[in-house]
Order: sequence, then C-alpha cells, then structure tokens
Amino acid sequence: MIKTRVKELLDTCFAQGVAKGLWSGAGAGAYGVEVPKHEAHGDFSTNMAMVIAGLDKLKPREVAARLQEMLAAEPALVMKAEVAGPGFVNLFIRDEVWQAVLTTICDQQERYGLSSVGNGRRVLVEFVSANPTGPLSVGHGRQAILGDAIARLLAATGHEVTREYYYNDAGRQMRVLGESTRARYLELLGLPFQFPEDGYQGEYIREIAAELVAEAGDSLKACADVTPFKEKADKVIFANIVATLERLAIHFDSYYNEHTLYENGLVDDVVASLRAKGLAYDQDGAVWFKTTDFGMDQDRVIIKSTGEPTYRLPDIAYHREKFRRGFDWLVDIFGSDHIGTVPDVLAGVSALGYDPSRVSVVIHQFVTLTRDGKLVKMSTRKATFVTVDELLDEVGPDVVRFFFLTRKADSQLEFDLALAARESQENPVFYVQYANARLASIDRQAAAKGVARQPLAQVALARLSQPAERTMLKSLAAFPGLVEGAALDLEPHRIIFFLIDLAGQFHSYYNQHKVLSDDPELTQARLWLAEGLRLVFSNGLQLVGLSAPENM
RNA sequence: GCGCCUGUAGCUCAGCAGGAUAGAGCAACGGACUUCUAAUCCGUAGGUCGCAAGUUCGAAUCUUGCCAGGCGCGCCA
Repeated sequence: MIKTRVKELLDTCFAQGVAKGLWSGAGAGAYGVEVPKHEAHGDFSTNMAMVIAGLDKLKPREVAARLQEMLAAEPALVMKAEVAGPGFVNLFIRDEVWQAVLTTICDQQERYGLSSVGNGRRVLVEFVSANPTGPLSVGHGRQAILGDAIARLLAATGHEVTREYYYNDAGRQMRVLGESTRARYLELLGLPFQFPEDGYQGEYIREIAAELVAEAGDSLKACADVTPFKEKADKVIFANIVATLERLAIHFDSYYNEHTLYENGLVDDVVASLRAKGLAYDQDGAVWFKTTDFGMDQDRVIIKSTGEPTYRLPDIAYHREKFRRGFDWLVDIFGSDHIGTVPDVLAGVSALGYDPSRVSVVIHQFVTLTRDGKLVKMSTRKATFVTVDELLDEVGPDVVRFFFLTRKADSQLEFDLALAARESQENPVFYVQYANARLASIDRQAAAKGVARQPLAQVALARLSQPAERTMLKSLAAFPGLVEGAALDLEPHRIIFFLIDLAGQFHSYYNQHKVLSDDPELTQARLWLAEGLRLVFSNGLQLVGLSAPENM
C-alpha cells in the first residue's frame, strides 16, 4: 500500500532528523499521515513538523522546511513536497506510482482488496439468533445483512470465519407458540378453543394449524400435550427463516441450540466454576453472580428460586463454549435491546478466565418503520411487524442489502414502506452496479471492434494523465487499506460509501472521456484503467454480498 | 434517576484515534442523448455541524453541563 510506503519514508526522515540533532526523538509515533481533503494539498499530508515543534519548542515551519529537504532526496516516490499552512508538509506522489497500481490489480484479479491480516485467526460471528416464533422482521433483516457482510469482510481479510445462529426452542415463548397453534387448530376444526392471553396473533399460525389439519385431521383434538403443536410450529417457522435468509444469500455454518448447553452439563459447570472462585453465592433461594466484582452496580441472579436459570447463565456458558471450541475472536451482532446483557456476558467471560477483549459486540440500533411518514410499531406477538419476505417481494435482495448497509450500525435506520418501491428505482445500489455494467460493456465493445488488451508491461500507462484518471487510480490504490479497516473495525458501511464515491468518479469520467478512441496507445492505457475499475467494483460489491451485474 | 447510542443541508446519511475552505444521494431549479448503456452527466441553490462553556496553534471530531429522540436498567429473553 502506498500510504504505508509514505509512512515508512516519514519514519526514516524522522530518524534521520534525530541522528542529525535537528530534533529530539520525543515525537516518535505521535505524528501521522493523512489524505488531505483538497487535491491542492497533495496526495498525502503530515503534521510531523507541528508535532515536533510543539514538543521541542521549535518553529513549525522551520522544522517543516528541514523535512521537506529530506523528502527531496526520495524522487522515486515523492515528486514534490511543500510546506503549507501552520506547518503541514504536503507530499505529491509521482504519477508512475499511482499508475503502477494497475499492475497490482491485474496480477491479483478477483483477489485484489483481499488480504491476510487476519492471519488465520479463528473468529465466530454470531448473528440473527432469533428464536423460531415467527418470520424474520425487518429488524432481524438488518442484523442478518450486517452480520453477513461483517463475516464476508473478515473472511476476505484472512480470518477463518464461522457463522453461527444461536437459538432456544425450549422456553416459555415456544410454549406460548405451541398453545397459539393448538388454539388455531381447534378453531379450524370448529371446536371450542381458548387463545392464550399473550399468544401469537400472526396469520402464519393459522397456516401452520391448517397444515396440521391436513396432515393429522382431528387426531390431535384431545391432545393434552402441547408438544406436537410446538414442534410443528418450530419446524415450519425455522424452515421459513432459513428460506428467507436464503433469499438474501445468507448461509450459516452452524445452528447452535441453547438446549445443547444443558444436555452437556455446561450450564451447571459454569455455576460450579463461579462458586469455586467465590463469584457465586446463594441468597433468598436464588443463586447470584457477583457482578459487583466486575464494576457493576449490583449482583445478578443466575438461577431463580424456582431452580430455573435466568437467560444470562446460558449466555455465559455459550460464550465460554465458543472459546473452548477454539475460537480466538468472538463477534456478536446484537440489537440495541440486548445492550444490557453485554456487561453480564463480558463479566462472565472474565470470571471464567477468558479475555473479554476477545469479544466484540456490534450493537445495531433499531429500524424504525414508517408508512407514509407514520410510525409503524413492531411486535412479533401482535403481528404488526413487516417481514423481510414482504420487503423482498417489493424491492429485491440487492436493494434491501444495500439500503441496510448504507448506514453505520450505530445509526437508527428509518425505512418508509410507502417510499420503498420508489426508492427501488432510485436506489444508489443501481448507481454502483451501473458503473460495473458500463465497464463490462466497454469490454464487450472493445472485443466487438477487435481491440484486445495488450500485455500490461507494454502499455504506456503514462498516458493516464487526466486529473480524473489520477484521482481514480488513487482510489483504486486505497481500496485494500479500506477493506482491511472496514473488516477489523467491523464497519461494512465504509465499503458502500467507497463504492458510491468511486462510481461517481467513473460516471463523470465516462461522460467526458472515451476509453475506445482513435489513439491506440491511449486506448490501451484506458482499457487497463477500465479493467482495474471493473475489478474493484466487482470485488467491492461481492465483498459485502451484492451482485455485480454485467448488464443492466 | 442511572447506563449505552444518536442529533451535520428541506429529507436520508457519510465525515469524528483533532487539522487547512464541512461532503454525498434524494428532493428543487436550469442544461446535455447522430459518439463505449441518459439507471448517466454538467450547472445553480441549499449549513449557527442540537445548545453553551472548556482544552489548544487549530474542535463537527476531545472534556463537562444542558436540550431532544431511541434502547436498556427483572428471580422476562
């Protein structure tokens, strides 16, 4: 990466200055390199002189001038260095350096942008984790897409990724679900029924009941046990969830049933471990976890006086189990409604001897749904939510995925259903995909004219001298660093904004300059630029799970 | 009351490990299709970066206090 080379050069200059006694070593590591907002300020800029001046009580512009002299000795990389403003040193990189990025891209092809920084680190990404009580809501959809994009980014940067869906089909929610199904079943048979007070009112329950009638007739009408109803609902709903995720091209490597933790004694074992460390105690008939030892304001119950565990006990056992299964890094994608559970789990992980910094929790804010500007309240139980399936019926997977990824997780996301259809016509996802399609079209056009790309080594890349070409080359060069940052910081939205920006650059260029022209040398250079762009669009889109169509 | 998140153009959002003149898309207005796909482009207009102090050469970015919205704060999950 070119930025890395610049940073190394600056480090060398800094050390030289120390050796020559121009300044002390106090500023080591304190200065930085950045890409200035304005092109007039160069390709890179450093605040090194100001940092040194501040620490050594020197004049910033004089320090900057010394640095400028040293940089002049590196003409292979730096074409020009300028002292500007209060003491910035602006670096102008040689055009050849930017042009050479095409060689890298064309060597690496669909691997350009990928890296090995992950170093094979095993990471478990847990997301969705919705219990099978109903179809996936739009909120789940956001999480599914966010988690999937993060998993893809981590995989692309050399991590060994496992995607896991954690669920519980044995709790109270599920019992109510079974009872709701039974009520609908009896209703369909025209028999007296009692709908549970807080039952699930969605239409899908009736459909499940209808299936039961078709399969079993009235043979279950006197069944006192809710299990057959619960199991049927579980099976149908889970299949529906998996099918919905399939529409979004999201696949899990494993589904982890909370029940496994109990069967294998892992929950009891956590309690025993905590007790052994003096971090669990009995009071009022319940078992408490001494979370105050971990900086929290009160202790928490892990086993109720009824003997049942609270949710946080299996959560802790589950996270320990992830570590025991050999994962180095645990990434949890949670909705903001679970924010309160995070400290409990982290305290549990610490208590059991694991490093909580190896757990990253991405909290995404809610999706607020509006219809014609009016807020739609969402509840699975009352069936007043909008499902991912309904959304997909209206706007298609790329639009939904792009829309959800075009915001950072921290932002609340407003989705107006009435606008959804219209949005789909104007969605910026098409803007980016269109750039890809146009580039593919240029390729086809070149082939039709019998113009083939010559080996890159023979191409006069120096002909790429337009400012717009230079800017695009810089963006292409920045792509791998961007992917790396987006992956390590778990922020897929950066990829989206990068692609939108690059598409804007390309569309503008396209309207102004011809790739295929009467000038064979220039055509060759531009064909390779087009190829570099095409690969970055295509790689970038696929990196976050979007399609890269060659025709639109 | 306490904790976390958010507040940037009319709308939806980037930018925030401090940096030079705060950006994009949509909406509005005016232009560009004998030329590689007009799902595009060019131009105009649009801002007390919630408010107020503080830190410093320099703050949308860091600190504190307010204001507004969201989510939590259970022997529910």
